[in-house]
Parts: sequence; C-alpha cells; structure tokens
Amino acid sequence: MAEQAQFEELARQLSAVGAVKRDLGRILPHACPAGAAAVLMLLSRDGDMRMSKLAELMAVDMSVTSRHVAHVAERGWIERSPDPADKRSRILRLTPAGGDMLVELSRRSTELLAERLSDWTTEDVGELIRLMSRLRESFDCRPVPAVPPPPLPVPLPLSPPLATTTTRTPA
Amino acid sequence: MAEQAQFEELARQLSAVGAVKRDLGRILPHACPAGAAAVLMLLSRDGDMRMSKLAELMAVDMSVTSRHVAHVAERGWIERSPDPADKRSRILRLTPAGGDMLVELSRRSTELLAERLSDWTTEDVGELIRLMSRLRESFDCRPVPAVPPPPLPVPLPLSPPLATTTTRTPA
DNA sequence: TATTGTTATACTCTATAACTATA
DNA sequence: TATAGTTATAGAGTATAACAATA
Repeated sequence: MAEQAQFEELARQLSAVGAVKRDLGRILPHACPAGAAAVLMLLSRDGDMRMSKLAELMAVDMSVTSRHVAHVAERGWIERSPDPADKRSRILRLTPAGGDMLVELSRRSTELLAERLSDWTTEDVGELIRLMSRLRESFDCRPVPAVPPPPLPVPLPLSPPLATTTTRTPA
Repeated sequence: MAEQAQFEELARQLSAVGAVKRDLGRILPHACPAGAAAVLMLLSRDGDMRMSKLAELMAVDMSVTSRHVAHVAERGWIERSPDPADKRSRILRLTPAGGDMLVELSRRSTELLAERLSDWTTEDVGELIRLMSRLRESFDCRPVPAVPPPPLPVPLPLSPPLATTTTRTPA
C-alpha cells in the first residue's frame, strides 16, 4: 500500500499524460479523430462485437460509443449488421477500408513514438504498458459490492460517495 | 529501441488511461473541474509563477491557461498581482482559500486512489509515476532542431510532418 | 418491465485567431 | 516588431436524459 504523497503525485502524472495524448491526437487524419480511431483499433484487436461490448472496452457511455461508431460507419470503415440472435443489437465489423485506415493510423503513431522514445529500451516501454494496463484494471474491476460492507467503526470525513463504475446511462 | 507492435500497444494504453482520468474527474467538486484543479496543484507544487510558465507546465496553449486561471481567480483561490518587472505580466499566487480547496481535492483523490490501488505496492506506484514522468519528458524536450537535420539517404514513406512542440498560438 | 441502441442537449477541454498593452 | 495575456469562436469528447424497438 502506497502513501498519500505518492497518490497525489500519481494524480498529477495522470493529468500530465494528457499532453502526450494530445500530441498523438494531432497527427491523426482530419476525418479520423481519436474516438473514431479507438473504435477501429478495438474492433481490429478484439474482433467483431456489439455496441455494448465496445462501450465497455472504451469505458465510456454507450451514447458516446454510438456517436463514434456512427462516424466511422458513415465513412465505410465499419459495417453494422443486425444480430440474428437479438434484433435490438448490431454487430460491428471492420471493413477492408477500415483496415486500411488503421494501417495508416498505426504508421503515424508508430512514427511519432519511435522518434520521441528513441532512447527507451524495449523493457522500459513494456514496463510502462504493463503498469498502465494494470492501473486500468484496478479501476475497472471494482463493482460496488452487492452487499454494502459493514459501516466503519469510526465515521469517515464528510465526503460524497465515490464514483460508481457505471458506464451506462441509468434508464 | 522498441518495436512497432509495442508502440501500437502503448498508444492503446494511453488512450485507455482516459477512463481512469475520467473516474478521478468525477469526484471533483462541481466548482472545481480538472483544469482548475491542475492550476491549484501546480501553483502549490512549484510556487508563484507567471501565466506563461503555468501554460508550459500544463502543456496547453496560454489561451486555455488563461481561462482556467480566470476561473480559479473568480473564486478567490488564487491572486493575480502585476509583475513589477514587466507590466504585461501577472504573477499568480495561491491564496489560503485556494490552499483549503487543494487540501479537499487531495483528500478526495487520495481516498479514491487508496481504494482502487489497495493491492499496489509503494514500489509499483513509484515505478508507474517514474515512467509516466519520463514519458512526458520524452515528448516535451524535443524542440524541432534549429537547423534541420540532413536528409536521410532513403526517402521516408510519404507522411505529414510530425506535430511540433508548440504550446503557444503563433502570433 | 428491462435492455439495446439512438438522439438531443449541455458541459469541459482544447486550439486558432484576433485583439490590447506593454517591451 | 515582438511578447504577455485576454477573449471569441469552433471542434472534439463526454455524460445525462428521453426515446424507440425488442426481449
């Protein structure tokens, strides 16, 4: 278990990586902003899936996913076929044109990262990937327990309830 | 030097940490969104400074900084005093009220991180901080060389110029 | 009734560009 | 002429809520 000062610094660093993300965003084609690129990347990596699954992987509300998906579908980069098993659902699939776009995206981001990280070792990059991936998991897999834990012996300082892990707009 | 597949994965993870940042953002007081919190945090950590310095630390355009600073100044969390040495400039300083807000922010983010990262060791967190910090540095300190490097022997694949490191709107 | 997905609306963050006041 | 900072505007990303179609 780490201490308070470390958590504060971690929060700062998380805020700071935004600058790196913006740099990466600036090299994207005008027609394919970050949200659209994420859709293509995930469909390529994890295969065909439904909207709800994609929203979960992107960790955003499904309404947001719906907009990104509409964007890439309009450009012919993915197809939305009806799900025979559930007529409410649609199955998303990358098209060849989407694959081409993905190759281009990958080329650009790789070019930028290779330049900026030219003095990083494979191990360094791997460790960063590992830790960021674990960070994401630590935040994801924390559903509010079905049965609330017993109240603490000492009342905690007045604070709002922690954010839930909800990704879906409540009906 | 790392390879292409690794860079692609790194780009994915960078996109994915957005979810963590959003979780942290959800616990902020309504009056103090992420941008405002960053201003307070940096003034506390690095002391009084001018707008331009703050913009550099936040790695955003000064126009963006100006808005965030105006927001926190309106709420009395910072003061903007004229710089005697340069009348165009303003020196930003955290007020006691700003310090109080910062304590509250820190308490909330620490509470959330302590819960989510309860199974992380101090070393793990430290290593993640170190690597993220280095990542930020690798992107920052890469001004386009004043004298363009000699052309490469083999022409690179057709690609747009890489993003510059500019943080300021060109006049 | 509950769930899947869409759309309308509002808010935050960001960059660009035009502007001012100093240097 | 150049720099520090402000403001107006536009674009991307996100969440909430209301809705339609189906389970």
